[in-house]
Parts: sequence; structure tokens; C-alpha cells
Amino acid sequence: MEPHLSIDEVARRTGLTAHTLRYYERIGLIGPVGRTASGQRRYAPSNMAWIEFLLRLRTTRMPIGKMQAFAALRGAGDSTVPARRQMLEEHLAEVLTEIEAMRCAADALQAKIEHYRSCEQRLAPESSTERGNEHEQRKSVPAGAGQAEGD
Amino acid sequence: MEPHLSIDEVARRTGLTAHTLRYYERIGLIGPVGRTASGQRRYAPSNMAWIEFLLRLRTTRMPIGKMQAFAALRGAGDSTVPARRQMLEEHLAEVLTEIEAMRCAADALQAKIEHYRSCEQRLAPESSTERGNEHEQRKSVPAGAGQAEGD
DNA sequence: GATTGACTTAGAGCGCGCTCGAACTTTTAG
DNA sequence: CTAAAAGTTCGAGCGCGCTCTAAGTCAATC
Repeated sequence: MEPHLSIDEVARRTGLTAHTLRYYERIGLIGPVGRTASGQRRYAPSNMAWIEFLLRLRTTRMPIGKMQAFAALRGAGDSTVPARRQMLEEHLAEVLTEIEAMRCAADALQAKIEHYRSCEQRLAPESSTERGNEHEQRKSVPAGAGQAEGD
Repeated sequence: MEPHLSIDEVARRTGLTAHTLRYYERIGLIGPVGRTASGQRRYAPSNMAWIEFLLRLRTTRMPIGKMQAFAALRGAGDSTVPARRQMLEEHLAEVLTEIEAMRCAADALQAKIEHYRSCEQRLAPESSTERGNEHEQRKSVPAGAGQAEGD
């Protein structure tokens, strides 16, 4: 009734390798997965949805240990819904903090890039002189915003 | 003339350990750092500024190998400014992509949390019944937005 | 002078998240 | 029927980014 997928097909669709899919199952992140009579895995849509959720957790860098805890709660039934919600809320808070930290660092990178651009204009004022500028006037910029690093 | 800092003081200020600071120096991320007559490290303000920049790169998850490449360019003089700028630009692009991916995943987590909240309302409609709700009506929600995972 | 504690080097070890190899069985194509 | 492709389990191995241990040096204090 359901379109069960082979492990290679799931690998293709998720971007994970078959090795990784088996690994996740082994450590309790995925499962139970259906099997053919001969023992080959067949992934149901519910398995796929769960895997995609796991991938979202991974995107937000939840460590595998926490995912295991979450998966265990999920396997323990509806009574763990509040605990699961709390886990996600705490994790989400960390994620938002991290996003902000990255955004902030990205801004600093952008500033650095622009600083380099102005350096390049100073060091190569005319578009020709390709080499031979070893010693140059170095203190000609009228103080940008407090960069003091040596670059 | 300059306020040179001991390795422990730098560790305290940066949040890195002394071990990690030595490690970074060993692999070429930091250096050269001044030494006392007896060989102890003394970090100058320029060292501090560079370390802080490294930490920003780390915040954006630049791998150490790339940082080493960047540090090598920096050590090679002003002629490498364009190459350094290009490295940063490429990295920044990756970072922005990653931030967007995280933001997107965070939205999904938020949605999941709200889904759980509505589950909790269904499973514990009155504020008293603490335990004993093993079997309950399970198909009473009139289709939310396509969640199909088993939670 | 002895001790305490911060520092040094060189190198081993660890936790994480996979990743791969070996040996074997099953399925599929020709 | 054969051969290749895809699946299985079990367990070892790897790359990354630290992290720690061991053995020794040096500076300051009792």
C-alpha cells in the first residue's frame, strides 16, 4: 500500500549515504524500518518524514546524543510530547543565539573585506603597476574606524 | 611599551585554553609571539587582535585548514591582500548560505513546537488529569497543514 | 635552600560524526 | 545459468579540533 523505498533510493533522496542510514538506525536514531522477506530495508513514508526531521535537527547542529534522546522519547509514546516540546524549545533558543553570533561575525567579515578593498586601492592606485611596490607610504589612510591588526 | 600578556591572561580573555593557544601557534595559526628571556610567551596587542579575528572565523565555522591558508597569506605580506579578500568573500558567501539554512530549519522547529502545543491541548484538555490517559481519541484534529510523521 | 606554581616542549589520546572494508547473501539483467 | 549490482552485518578506521600527560624549566615565596 505504501511506496516503500530501498536504502539506495533513500540515500539518493536525502543526500545521506546508505552507510550513514544504517549507522543512524544502529544507534537508535531511525527505526523500526520495514524489511523484505530476505531482510532488505524498505523505508515507509513515515520513515522518510522522520529522517527529514532529523536532517533539520542536524542542520541546526543538534548533537547526535540529543537526537538519540529525542528519538527515544518519540518511541516512548504520546506521553512524552511535553518533554519533546521542551527539548525543542531549548534547542531552538540555542540555535537562535548561534544564528545571531554567526550573523554578527559575518558582519565583521564584511567589514574586513571592505577594509581589504580600500587597501587594494591604496597599494595599486593605477591599474598598471603589477609588481615592485615593496615599500610604500603606509600611513596615508586618515583613520578608518579603529582597525589595528596588521591584516 | 606595549602591554604584553602571559598565556594564561590571554586564555582568560579569549575563552581559549592555554593548551589551545599553544596548539594554534604550533599549527601556524598564530605567530610569531614574543618571548621573555626565559622563553615564556608574551602576547602583544597585535597578537590579540589577530586571535580575535581568528575567533570570528571560528564562529563562522571556517575549518582550521582554511584558517592556516589565510594565516600563511597574511604572513606573506601585502601582496596577498587580494587573495585574502577573495578567501573571505567566498567564505562569507558560504556563511550567509548556512545562516539561511539554519534560519529555515529553525522555522521548522518552531512549527513543530507549536504542533506539539496543540497536541498537548488535545491530550490533556482539562488542567487536572495528570496520568492515566493511555488510550485516547487520536484522529480528532481536522488536518493542520500536512504534518505526517508520527511525531 | 626548598617548595609552589606558572610556564615550556613533544607527543599521545579523545569525542564526535561519520566512513569504509570484509565477507557474505539476494536481486536483477543478459 | 551467469555475472554484476545492490543489499546485509560487524567492526575497524578516519579527519577534525582540540585536550591532556609527562617531563622538565624558571620565578617568586617561605
